[in-house]
Amino acid sequence: MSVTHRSPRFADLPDEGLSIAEAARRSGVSVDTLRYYERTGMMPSPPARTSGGTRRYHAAELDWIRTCTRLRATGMSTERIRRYVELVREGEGNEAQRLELLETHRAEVVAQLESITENLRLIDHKIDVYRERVARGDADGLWSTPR
Amino acid sequence: MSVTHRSPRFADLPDEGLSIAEAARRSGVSVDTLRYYERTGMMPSPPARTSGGTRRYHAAELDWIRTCTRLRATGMSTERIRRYVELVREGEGNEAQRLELLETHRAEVVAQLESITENLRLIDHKIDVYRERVARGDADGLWSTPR
DNA sequence: CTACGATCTGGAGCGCGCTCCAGATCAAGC
DNA sequence: GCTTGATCTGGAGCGCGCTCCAGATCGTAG
Repeated sequence: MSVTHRSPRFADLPDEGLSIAEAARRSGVSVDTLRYYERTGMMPSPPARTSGGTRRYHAAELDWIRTCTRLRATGMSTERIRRYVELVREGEGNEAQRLELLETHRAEVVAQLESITENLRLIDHKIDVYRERVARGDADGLWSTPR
Repeated sequence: MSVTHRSPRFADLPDEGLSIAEAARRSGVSVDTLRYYERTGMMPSPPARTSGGTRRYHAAELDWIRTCTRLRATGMSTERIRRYVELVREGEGNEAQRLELLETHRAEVVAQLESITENLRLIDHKIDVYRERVARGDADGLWSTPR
């Protein structure tokens, strides 16, 4: 049990890492976004560089970028991601703070989901009433130009 | 049955309507936003004006603003709201298009909700693994600074 | 009538999250 | 070595949805 398997998701990575274009393609973001994330402190550690200075992405970076886009997809601000990354950079000992940050975000997302769902429900209701009135041919007044 | 009760939600409105400040307060948006909505064509019909030119909001406007903020809360773009409003302005006969627009939006919101939920689930999973490792005291490597 | 806060208009500014650009350097094939 | 395309950096630009500002006018209490 407990076989060590670090970074299981990027098995087919060449040892020398990926170019920025390839990293972008695989992670579904643009090259510009990768550089933007890096320069605004959203990478726990920046990608390696070749002797010539071009970036090389390895599993650790690709894994983080994937997590990062998931966080962004749930609406976490880049600012908050930066704060998380800072905690990571500080090293071990602040795990509780990291979890708290993530769980705060989680709570906000859940609240947001509920808000959207509720508003959608209210709109749905309005759509239903509207549809019904249209069907009955007396839609005048409701959601049409007033006065 | 079927008692006529148009705009049941704004029973306590003075006949002369509300000032923009009062309308803003009641609908939970800013005065600037009300003017912004109006000037960018997001009101099916603009509020009435006093002889001196100040706006007076009545039930029809307040009702629309409420719906509008709900649409916005679900992420509908101002652009799309403008398209809807245009249809309303065109008058009757395009109800099918209006419904289609709303239902297109609805489908997008549902897809968005699913995406967020899925991403949150993936993040949750990562949190769980992390928490467990922290508890076991071997959190090094996972979500901490690579290399 | 006066004063003073509320509202008006046109237009500029802002914060976010990228996105694009110019000009220089690098990398790979011939 | 030369060419050609990829990548580099610093910085400007953009689209969205407001938000703020200046300078003028309105409206109401005293």
